Amino acid sequence: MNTLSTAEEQLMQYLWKEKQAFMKNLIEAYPEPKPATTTVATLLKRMGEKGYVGYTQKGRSREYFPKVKKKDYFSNHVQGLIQRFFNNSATQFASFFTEETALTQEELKALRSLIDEKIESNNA
Amino acid sequence: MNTLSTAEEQLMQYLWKEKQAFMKNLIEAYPEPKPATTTVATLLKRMGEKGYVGYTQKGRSREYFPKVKKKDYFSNHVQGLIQRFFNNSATQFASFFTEETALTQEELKALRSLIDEKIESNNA
DNA sequence: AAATTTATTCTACGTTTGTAGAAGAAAAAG
DNA sequence: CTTTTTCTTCTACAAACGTAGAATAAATTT
Repeated sequence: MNTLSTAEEQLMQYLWKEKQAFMKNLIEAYPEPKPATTTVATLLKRMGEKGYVGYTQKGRSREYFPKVKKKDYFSNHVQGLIQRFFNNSATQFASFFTEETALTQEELKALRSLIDEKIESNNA
Repeated sequence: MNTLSTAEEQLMQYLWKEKQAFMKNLIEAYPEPKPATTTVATLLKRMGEKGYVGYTQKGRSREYFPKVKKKDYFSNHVQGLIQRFFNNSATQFASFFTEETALTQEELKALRSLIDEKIESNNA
């Protein structure tokens, strides 16, 4: 499956948030200056061809919906990043992330709990 | 600063690894089928215009080098990702990452140690 | 010295992306 | 019912990308 371009991904975010939406809703989701309807239509069509968007005909217009889960799409993204930058080592990435991202003490602790849980659940 | 395209980033990875390299070295770095010299030259030129690559004239040819640290480039990438997908919450991202990435028990533990260190060093 | 290889610059060309106008059809408003 | 709004399809077009041939100049090999 092909990748989404920037503009396409942007639109996809709205779709993911709304779950399903009519052209009208999508346009509303954009901040000013809003794109022309035709612009969004073109994007939707291309995204459809790429397999990311589907729709159900509702009367004269369509209700669009995402055909790919945000989670999955995102996972691939990160996965690719890790592959390209860390020779596929998630650990190396995590390490880098912990080092470089400005997490507060609170956040770090929250993250540690999470990891603890994860370790626990694996042991279970 | 403009973003690097896929092909450009690929080339950039070689530059980051080599620290500095002649055309020849870059071509060598590519797996078969290797791109035409002119292709690489074009990429380098574009990357130069975008501010990512510099070079020092060495005799008849050039020694190219990265003008942006891999670390920084990567940070921006992740930062952007977190912004777009997690409404800018690094914690949410970290959580997702821990959940979704298949880290082994070992890796999880290593990561926890890292976080512990980080928490410690912050306290220090 | 002649032939070959190497690096650089220019030019080029098909594809993808970002944007949107023209046209038409259907729905909503007056 | 006429006007206006909405959505879709077609067409378009400039910028960005991926790739590379032609031409040229310098370096290396024979």
